[in-house]
Amino acid sequence: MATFGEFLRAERNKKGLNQSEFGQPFGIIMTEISKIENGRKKFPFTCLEALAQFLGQNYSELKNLYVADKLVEEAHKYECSDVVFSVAESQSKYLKSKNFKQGKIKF
Amino acid sequence: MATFGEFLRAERNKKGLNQSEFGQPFGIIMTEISKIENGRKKFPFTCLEALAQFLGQNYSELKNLYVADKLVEEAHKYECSDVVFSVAESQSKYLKSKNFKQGKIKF
DNA sequence: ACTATATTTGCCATATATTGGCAAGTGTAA
DNA sequence: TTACACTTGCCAATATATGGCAAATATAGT
Repeated sequence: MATFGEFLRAERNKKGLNQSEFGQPFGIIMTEISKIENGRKKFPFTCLEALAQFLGQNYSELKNLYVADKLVEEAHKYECSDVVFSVAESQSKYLKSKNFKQGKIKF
Repeated sequence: MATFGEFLRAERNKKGLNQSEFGQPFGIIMTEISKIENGRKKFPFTCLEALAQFLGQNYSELKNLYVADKLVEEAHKYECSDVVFSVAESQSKYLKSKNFKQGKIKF
């Protein structure tokens, strides 16, 4: 398990591409790729589906990795212990059951 | 388990206060409390410690509830399944061990 | 129906955070 | 010292979030 940036760098190296080449298919400039790999900026969500295709990976799983990265950042920003993720999971389940009861299907 | 807003409302009701009275000690106006309880705005983080005191609750636990709420919102925004929270926990542990090795104590 | 109280919502100006990109910097190897 | 890959600082443009007023909507008592 690694951060999203580290994951991207590893995938890029697997393909033997430099940052310019790797960014090309998504219209992302080299310096941005650098920042993304180093966790200073986020990979644009609008390009995530294209990324999944480019890497030949499952979109949902890639998205989980992507979003998890954001969650971890948020949790660390507030200096929370890891139990916050369990709490979040409980709250999410609660919300889903609540919305289900109210007939709001989406989620 | 409930959302942070629902939790606040329940605590407020326990105390038998209206939204104006409840917001008073934190300098938060009634309409804001309403929005917070209904999840349209966030309770200001800068007031969270005061809130813990006011409610006679443990600050860290309250913070977990508070941050978990944000995480859930983020996860739902991207329509992620709940496994994203497990993925996040793994990534968090990974990050901590990595930072530990590099001698960055904080977290 | 009328009043009073409590709450919710819409709107908007302000503050805060995030993005994308250029220019300048570091590092490394030929 | 040149070439290449990468990193960082800075800044303008964009997007998000916040706080508060005014208006709308309950809800309950008379």
